[in-house]
Amino acid sequence: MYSIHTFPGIRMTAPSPLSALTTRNTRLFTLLLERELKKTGLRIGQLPVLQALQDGKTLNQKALADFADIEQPGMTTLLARMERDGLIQREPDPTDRRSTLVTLTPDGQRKSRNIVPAMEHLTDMALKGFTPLERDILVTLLERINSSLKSQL
Amino acid sequence: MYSIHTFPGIRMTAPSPLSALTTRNTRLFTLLLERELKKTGLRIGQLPVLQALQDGKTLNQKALADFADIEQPGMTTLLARMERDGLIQREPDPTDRRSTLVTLTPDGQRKSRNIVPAMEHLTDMALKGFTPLERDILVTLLERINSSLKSQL
DNA sequence: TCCAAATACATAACATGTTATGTATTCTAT
DNA sequence: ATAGAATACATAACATGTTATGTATTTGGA
Repeated sequence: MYSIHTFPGIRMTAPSPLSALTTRNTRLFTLLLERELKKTGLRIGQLPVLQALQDGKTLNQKALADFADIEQPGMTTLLARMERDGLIQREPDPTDRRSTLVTLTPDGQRKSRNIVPAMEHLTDMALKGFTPLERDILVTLLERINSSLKSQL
Repeated sequence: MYSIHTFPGIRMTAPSPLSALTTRNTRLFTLLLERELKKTGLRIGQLPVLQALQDGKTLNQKALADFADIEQPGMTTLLARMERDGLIQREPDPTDRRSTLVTLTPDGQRKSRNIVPAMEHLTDMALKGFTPLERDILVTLLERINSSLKSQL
């Protein structure tokens, strides 16, 4: 249940510096991450799929949509693009003819290994000057907000 | 320079609980805000335009794109949809024939007055149980991250 | 003054998501 | 055993953004 998202945007000032700040931070994360990923030929929407299929794992499209926290049609079109670009393979599930099994190609596996270093680099930049205590406090407060908002879904 | 965004998404676990949390919070804010706005017939991408043109203000499309922190072509298509839906009016700038002046229609003005209450409601839900001190700490930490990331753009 | 650069907008192609809907397959309860 | 519900996927129409590019107008420097 954790998911960055490529994301477009809203912009508001008052009365919500809080949502303005979190969304602004997400915007900045996303822009910088996309720039970082561009060097490796990956797109930001592809990350959850690459992560879910690491180490040769196989999932069907529904499981991938659930993992990425997007709707099924969005995952279908994402996977079509990734298959076109040679990052994944799709084959019919022999045990359920409704289902399609997805795996990474060797190229997808190789490229997926660039993701973690890129994310680490970004996190280091974001938390520059933070003490370990400050970092913990921030995570705790964000988790409380996360929990409050999730309960409203 | 503060802006929520409608936003699609990424999803990552390790090594970045921080970016995972902020982006997850943005995702939740966005989903809940869209749900709230749906009652009023507004879309989330329209918010910065409605805010920028409050109180009868007039801006050209470039100024609106800058305010919303999106590229000019994105603003052009957004405004075309908003004009189609009767929220804004566009007229040629008499002093510069390259430029188009944008204002809210009466319907746009009326609907824009629903935004602040919706945002306030969301912020209250997000910060449920927070003391004023906790709220201040959170804002301070987010502003520091914001500043660090912005300096990398 | 006038030409080159800058500016404002539009259009096209695309990525990434959303609903709404349709089709094929599987499951389940009588 | 089978009919109806549930599941997995696909397709269409759309919103919201991005680059790349083109056009028309304005500006500014030799």
